[in-house]
Amino acid sequence: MANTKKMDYVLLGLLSHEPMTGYEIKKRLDTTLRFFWGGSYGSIYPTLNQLEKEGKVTKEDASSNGREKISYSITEYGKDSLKEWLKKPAEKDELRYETLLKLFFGNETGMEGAKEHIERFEEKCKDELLILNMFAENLRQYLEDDTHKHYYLTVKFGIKTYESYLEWCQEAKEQIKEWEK
Amino acid sequence: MANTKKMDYVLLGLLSHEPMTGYEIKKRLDTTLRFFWGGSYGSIYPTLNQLEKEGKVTKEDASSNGREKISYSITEYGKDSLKEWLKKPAEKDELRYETLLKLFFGNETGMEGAKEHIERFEEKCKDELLILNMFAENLRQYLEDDTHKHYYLTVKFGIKTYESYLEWCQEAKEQIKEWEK
DNA sequence: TGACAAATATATCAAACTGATATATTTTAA
DNA sequence: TTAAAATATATCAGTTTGATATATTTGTCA
Repeated sequence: MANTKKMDYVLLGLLSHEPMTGYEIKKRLDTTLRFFWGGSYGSIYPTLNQLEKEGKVTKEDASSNGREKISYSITEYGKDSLKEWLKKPAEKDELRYETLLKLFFGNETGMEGAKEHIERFEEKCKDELLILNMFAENLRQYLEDDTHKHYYLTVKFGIKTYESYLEWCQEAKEQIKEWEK
Repeated sequence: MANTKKMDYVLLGLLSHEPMTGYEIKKRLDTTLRFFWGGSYGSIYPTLNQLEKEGKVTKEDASSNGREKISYSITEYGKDSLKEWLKKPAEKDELRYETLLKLFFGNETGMEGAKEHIERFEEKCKDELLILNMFAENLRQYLEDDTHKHYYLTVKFGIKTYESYLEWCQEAKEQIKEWEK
């Protein structure tokens, strides 16, 4: 059997929504999926070629005005492969927060450093929350559609977690103040 | 200047708490840090050797009863390097949740699949939350110590987020029920 | 006591993935 | 009109994971 890395299914999943180019896939990863998954060109383009060799996607030349452009579509075989993977339990849910790492080792630089990291994190969260709320607002008008329903659930997840991050920032800052007394 | 990957600072950070072997570092990553950071043997052992060459840690043979054992300690130069990194803003905070990925692409398998993924996620969260609450309970008696204060803040972060995950699970399940009507 | 499983401990490797960079064209804005 | 931004594909070195190999010691049950 062929190799089956995570990126295979990310691409198959996105192409199951609509045909796309590698560039459009990257944009989708950087906007819609960025709250829970990432991906770089270095894995997108090689994986697209590999999936085509395996017969899970088909290429189509979509160049126009001399701009090279390759549109990829999912095949029935690709859809089967995706569905099979979707049915299996998720293997790994993982957080990788450098902020938490720097906070954890912060005894080397003292509580002042900790406070700065928390405040920077707080600002980032506020920005993200704003974006996510816009997404949710926008999505509400498309909720008859099944694809958008699933999208909506993940956006709600993002909102919920960023709200809790902000609460934690408040509490952590208060805790530090109390320790400083 | 030498290369500076994330793993360098994870190891320096852990060794700034106390001298350890590679094996003990792995255990620490799998217990204390696992809620916000990971690491495998394949990066621990080579990185320890590299840090030693750079003069940031020192090796000491700690074998006993014929069991090979190498204890690593951080040097002053290593501590300086760590402190410098700690002062810089965090570059990347990243979530990688396969559960969310499967949920997002779930239109291929329908709401029944979505429900299953959410329920499985819910169970995992309950387990994690139990562990984190034990950690917090345990930590409360060591809060005069600065290292434990920082540890405590990250545990509180974990508790806060897992609680919000559980809330989201409830709301998501209700939402799906409503859509099914 | 003996024997088997689990834990301790170091190390390496292929495969996966990131982040950066190269290249080239078209569109937008000043 | 021209410079900057966006579109588009592609590759590569360096980083990391996940699995596996190897070997010894400790714990457990009979």
